[in-house]
Parts: sequence; C-alpha cells; structure tokens
Amino acid sequence: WKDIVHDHSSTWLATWIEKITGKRKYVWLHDSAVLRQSNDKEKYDKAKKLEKYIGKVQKQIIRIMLNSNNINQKKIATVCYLIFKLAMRVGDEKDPDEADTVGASTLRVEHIKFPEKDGKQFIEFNFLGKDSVPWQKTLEVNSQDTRGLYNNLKLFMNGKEHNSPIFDKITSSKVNMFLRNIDPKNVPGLTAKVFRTYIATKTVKEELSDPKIRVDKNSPEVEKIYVMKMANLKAAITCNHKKGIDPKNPASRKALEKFEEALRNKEESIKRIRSDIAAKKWKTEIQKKRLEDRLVKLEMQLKLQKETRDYNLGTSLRNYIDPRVMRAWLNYVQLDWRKIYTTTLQRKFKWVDDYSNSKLKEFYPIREETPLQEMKIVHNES
DNA sequence: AATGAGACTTGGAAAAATTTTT
DNA sequence: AAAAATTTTTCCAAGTCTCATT
Repeated sequence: WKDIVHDHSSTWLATWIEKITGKRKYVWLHDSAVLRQSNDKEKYDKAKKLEKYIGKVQKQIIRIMLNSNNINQKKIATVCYLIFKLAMRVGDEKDPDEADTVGASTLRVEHIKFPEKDGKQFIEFNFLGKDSVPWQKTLEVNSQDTRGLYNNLKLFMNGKEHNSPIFDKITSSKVNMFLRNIDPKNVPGLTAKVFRTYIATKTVKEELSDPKIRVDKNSPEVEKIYVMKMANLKAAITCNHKKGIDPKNPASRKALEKFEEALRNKEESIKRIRSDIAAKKWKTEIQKKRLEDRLVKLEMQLKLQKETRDYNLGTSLRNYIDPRVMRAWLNYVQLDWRKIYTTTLQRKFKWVDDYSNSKLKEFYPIREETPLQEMKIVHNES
C-alpha cells in the first residue's frame, strides 16, 4: 500500500505506476456505479445543449473562420469547423515515439489534397486517426463555408513542407478554450469531443425519423431491428468506426474470404427457400407463412451483414448515441430495448430507467405531424 | 502561456459465451 | 453432439480534457 484514499467523487479505486512501462494504471469503478452513471448522463446532456444552440455555435465558428483578421483565430476556427462538419477528433499533441496518428489540429500538409473533377473542387482528407484507423473523407466545395475552408487551408498550407503541420501553434487546449467561450451561458463546458456525441446522436435521430423502410408498432421485429441497425451504422460511419480490414495483414485477408463465403452460403439458403415457396412445398397456410417470414428475415440479415461489414456498430452504441433517443424510438415502435442493448449496455444505461415514457418524448426522434393551422404561425428565425 | 502529470472516455481486437448449422 | 458462425464481454491501449505548476 502506498496510501489509502477516501474520495467519494473519484472514479478510481486504485492507481499505481507500472514498473515495466512506467505508465500509470488504474482500477476504475464499474459502469453501473452511481458516479459513472451520472457522468454518462451529464455527457449526453451537454451534447443536447449543443444541439439546442448549434445554430449560434456554428455561426460563430464560420464567421471567425471566414472573416477574422487574426491568423491564429482563423486557424482555431478552421479546426473547429472540421470538428463540427466532419466529426474529426481534436488531435492532442503526442510523444514522437507513439504511433503517428493525427486529428484536426495536428493535420499536416501531406494529409490534404485538392482534387478537381468535372469542374468541381474537392477537399480530400487522408490520414491515420486514433488506433491508426484510416480516415478518408472528401468534401465538395459547394457553399460559402466550404469555400472559406478551402481558401483557409490553401492559405495555411502555402509554401509549407509536406510534413509540416497546417495549424502550427494551435493546440487542442486552445481549440477547447475557444469552444468554451462561444456560448458559455447556454453551452457551458463545450469541448471538441462533445461534437462527436452530438453528431452521432443527431445522425441516429434523423435516420430513425425518416428511415428507408417505414416502420411502426405493427411492423415485424426484423424490420424494426434493421432500421435501428441502419441508424446505428450511419452513426458509426460518421464517427469512422471502421472494423480492421487491413489488406496487408494475411489474417484479415483470410477473414475477408471467410466473410465472403458466409455471404454466399446465406444467398444459397435464400434461393433454396425461394424455390421451396415457388414449388409450393408447403401443406398448410401456416407453413407457408413461416417459410415467407424466414425468407424475409434471412434477406434482411444478409443485407445488414453486407452493409455493416466494414464498420463496428458497438462503439457508437456504447459511447455516442444518446440512449434516451434510442429508447424513445423503441417505445414508439414498441420494441423491447433489451433486444437492442445487451445486458452490459443495459447496466451501463441503467440511468435511463428513471425516465418515464412521457419524459422520453422530449427525445422522440419522430417528427409529429404538424396540424395545418399551426403551420401558418410558424416563423423562420434565421 | 506553456508544460506535463493525472483522470477519465473511447477504441478495436481478443476472448468468451451463445446460437446456429451440420 | 460437434463444429462453425455469430454475438457479447472483456481487455487494456490510445485518445481527450483538467488541473497544478512554472
């Protein structure tokens, strides 16, 4: 024992420096601990505040990005724009002996290109993010703010070496300082990571309120799950939660082959069922119905498997999507939330149990039909 | 303002558990 | 009932952000 500490506001139970690596280690409280629960809730509340005042925050970032004469302010606002627009991480400074990964503020000249195609201009990002996951997105220059971003990037990159930082002198703490001061009254404690929570949750909300397949409480369960997973996938894509398919690694190569074979097998059995149905290989109507249900289910699963192949849905469900939004929707379609959240996640999100159905309506992702009379008195604020 | 250690969140992958197929 | 496929849980490294110190 080094010391015995009594601190009820602390999330760790023990900490020490590991001899071999020299790194600090912790024993943390469990996800279900009261303290962890309230921290988690706070995180999502913060993101909700950002959602409420995003218009103002966005305006301020863009205004400074476009108009500031102070080059450092301009740089900071440009970094914020990338975080807000593309859900980039902020990119803390790192030791040179750690893996060479970057975020918005640590981008280098080599990470951005400006391709043109059919007379259109694009900004192309290509770098390694957290855990060396490839981060590749391309943005079209097609609005006043993307034009501003384009001009700024060119300005900051002008005359610089391939490997020099674009936003030199800008650190993550400066970025966070800037964010904190945008609207401290309405969005207190705004930092870079809040944007990822906000964006992921918003993405899910939008997808659930307008899914490819319409679902309601009477829809079959597979369809409900499909819609939920697609929303989850969209969030995973915006957060860049890619699943490791590294073509250089023979192990993942093999995994890919296996995956493709599994797909083929599924396709086979779908065909089989289909021909069974066509051949009227059923004796009763109930049997026929069962066969058809099985077909629909298999088809959905296959589609899902194909579409989610390269993405890891777990991370966004665990860390980014406000569980209250998901639960409100699950209530709406009358799907038990235990079908979506595993036991571990149910434990983690135990704090949501405090919300009554009516309280959850506040997070309801379904746009309710607006009566015509009401629409007349709606004004456009901007 | 800059630095750096400490505290807490997020990440993919490995391992384990469970379900499905043969 | 074994094997294979899939899902869930665990693991711990890699991030972000805060706070104290200079």
